[in-house]
Amino acid sequence: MLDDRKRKILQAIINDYVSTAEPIGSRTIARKYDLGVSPATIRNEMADLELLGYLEQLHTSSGRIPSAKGYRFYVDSLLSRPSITENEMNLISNWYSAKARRIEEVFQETARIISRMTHNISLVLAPQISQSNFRYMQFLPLDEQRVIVVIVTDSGFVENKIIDIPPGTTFEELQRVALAINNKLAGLSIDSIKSSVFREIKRDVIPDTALFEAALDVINNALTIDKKEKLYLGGTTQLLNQPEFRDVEKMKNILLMLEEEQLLCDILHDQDAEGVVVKIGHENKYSGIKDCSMVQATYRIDGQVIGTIAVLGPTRMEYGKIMALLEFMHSHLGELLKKFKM
Amino acid sequence: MLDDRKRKILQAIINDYVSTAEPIGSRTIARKYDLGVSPATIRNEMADLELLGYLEQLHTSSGRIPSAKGYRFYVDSLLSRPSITENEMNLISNWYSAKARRIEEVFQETARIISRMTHNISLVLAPQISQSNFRYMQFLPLDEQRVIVVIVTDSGFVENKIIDIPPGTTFEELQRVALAINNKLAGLSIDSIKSSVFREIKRDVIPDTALFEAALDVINNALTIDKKEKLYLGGTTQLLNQPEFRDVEKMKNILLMLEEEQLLCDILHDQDAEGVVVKIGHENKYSGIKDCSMVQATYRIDGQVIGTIAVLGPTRMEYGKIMALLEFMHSHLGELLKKFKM
DNA sequence: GTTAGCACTCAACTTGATAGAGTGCTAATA
DNA sequence: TATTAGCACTCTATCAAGTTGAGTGCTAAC
Repeated sequence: MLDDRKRKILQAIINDYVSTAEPIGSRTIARKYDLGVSPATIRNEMADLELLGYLEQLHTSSGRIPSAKGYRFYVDSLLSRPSITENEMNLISNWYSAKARRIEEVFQETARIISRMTHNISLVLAPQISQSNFRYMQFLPLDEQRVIVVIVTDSGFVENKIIDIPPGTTFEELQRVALAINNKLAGLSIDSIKSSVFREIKRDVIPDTALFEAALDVINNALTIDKKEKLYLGGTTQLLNQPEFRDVEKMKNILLMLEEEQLLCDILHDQDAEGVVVKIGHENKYSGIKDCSMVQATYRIDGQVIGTIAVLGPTRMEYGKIMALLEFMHSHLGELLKKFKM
Repeated sequence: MLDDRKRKILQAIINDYVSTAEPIGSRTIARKYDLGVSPATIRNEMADLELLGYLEQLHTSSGRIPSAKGYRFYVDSLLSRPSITENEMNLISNWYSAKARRIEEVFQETARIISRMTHNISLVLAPQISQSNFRYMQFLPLDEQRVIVVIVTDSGFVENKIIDIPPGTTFEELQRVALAINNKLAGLSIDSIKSSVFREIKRDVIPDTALFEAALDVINNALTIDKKEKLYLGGTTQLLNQPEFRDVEKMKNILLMLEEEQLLCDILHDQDAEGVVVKIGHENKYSGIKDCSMVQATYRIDGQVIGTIAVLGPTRMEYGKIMALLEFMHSHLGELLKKFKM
């Protein structure tokens, strides 16, 4: 599609622009990159590249900046994806090892590490509890009116909720209910636990209807603890260092968006592809980030998709480095999470 | 100290400046507030007030803005503290009632409500778990190598942690340990649970030293779950609407500070006084917020200090309204938390 | 096909002029 | 003696005009 020289020039422009954030002129390219041709020639090539849509000009006498199409071509065809160095790997491992006791901490650490290494915003979408499997539930006493429901899933998630005891119910009765439920539900995905299963339990195990209706309510309550997945953010302040976000209005838009967890979750979900995916500018469906890029990797435990890690920043970002990092973090996180599984 | 007219003029200037964020001139005051004197007289008074340090001038021909000393005098002597309206009270109650099932949600909601009502950043410092009293602990099985430790405190906090089972220990033995510990520790403040108490338990209850050493380790581990208190933030994006934070550098400073949870905790702790306290500009010890003000209220359960709620914003803030709100939230939150206590 | 040379364009910066808000001072007034 | 009208003065903000410099596109020569 593009001849070798055009590719080299496009690559040079993107490289330079990514690090300087300034439009790149023909002289700059000629000086910095030894292409063996004069600025005039490069100018001609740049004009071609602009005509083809790979470059843009802010005004007639400015240098060029890469267009979304340019970045796309770069990511697809020009990118040298540098792998993580031994050094960086050790660094990452060390950052993790200190805590990583509770599964939530693993996700939070992951977000922090990614933003620290990329100088961009990182998003880590943790597994939906509803996609894990129920292991068991247990009631713990709290006071006369209330008990704590603890639910444990096989991915090591522990969730608790305080609920009111249905009037007239003893703690022993609740425990009987828990036992029955555990027998019936162990190993089922939390998604698949529906009223139908409850009805079955009711028929099989518990004759006292009044108690059971209340218990069912209780369980339903507990199961809705946290069906929506959890999102961990890192490095939101990094944006302020990027020249493209000097404008307070742009800043505000992004920060407001970052407060809308549900929206972010939806954005991260909107991807069927496997592995590391790059969305550049308008390729993002949410218009609020139409001049941002997002690099996103889906992670899995034993092949099952359970979450996503992503980097969000200006389209001018170090795609190669970020993709390599996410690739690495994706598998590293997978390993870490395996430990939390039986 | 200041005669009546000077007080009125100072108050008028602060009122106007708080709402407009523009320097206030003598004509504006004469027009808006019916003081019965001409702008010239007001000018003379303003010059006096400036000499006394209550006002500042950005340049010779600009209007005046309040100085830190001016705000201080305003807060101490001029402020009319409007009380919360019935309407607002209902609004707040409604915002709460929807969730408020888990204690963490109460704090998060509180932060959100405060920022929504004040258009400033809110900080809610939740009780240190170490200042609550231990109610009981329980081990829940997870897999061969690990168990879940659940700790319940009398303020309704539930915390869990996954720990490794000491080699050679059965789950039944762990449960025996838990029973012994619960007998011994119930009602003690988590702070006061030290090795000495463990040693006592060891002597009294558990003969097997190897197991106990391991168990002790386990408990210690679990008790360090979360000694540091938790901080909930609200409305960080509100700052972007304040004209004093149009400058990206200022913005960055604040946002970076807001990411440092420990620092924020320290700042909030640095206050012995009771009730609602206002710190204006340089009165804040941390220099990063030296041109901000902070209104802060300590809340308590049955007289015991357990946390702080605060509002952070530019010195130009609606002190009266914010103080009244915090006063209300302080007692409201106290009530809500009582429900979580036995 | 490549390149030197040159005219041209445009943003960014500088300068100077102007308007407007607000002050301080002085002298007249109540 | 306190207040006020009047006026000169100061400073910022804004706008237009001019200047600089980076970079381009085009053309003609190599």
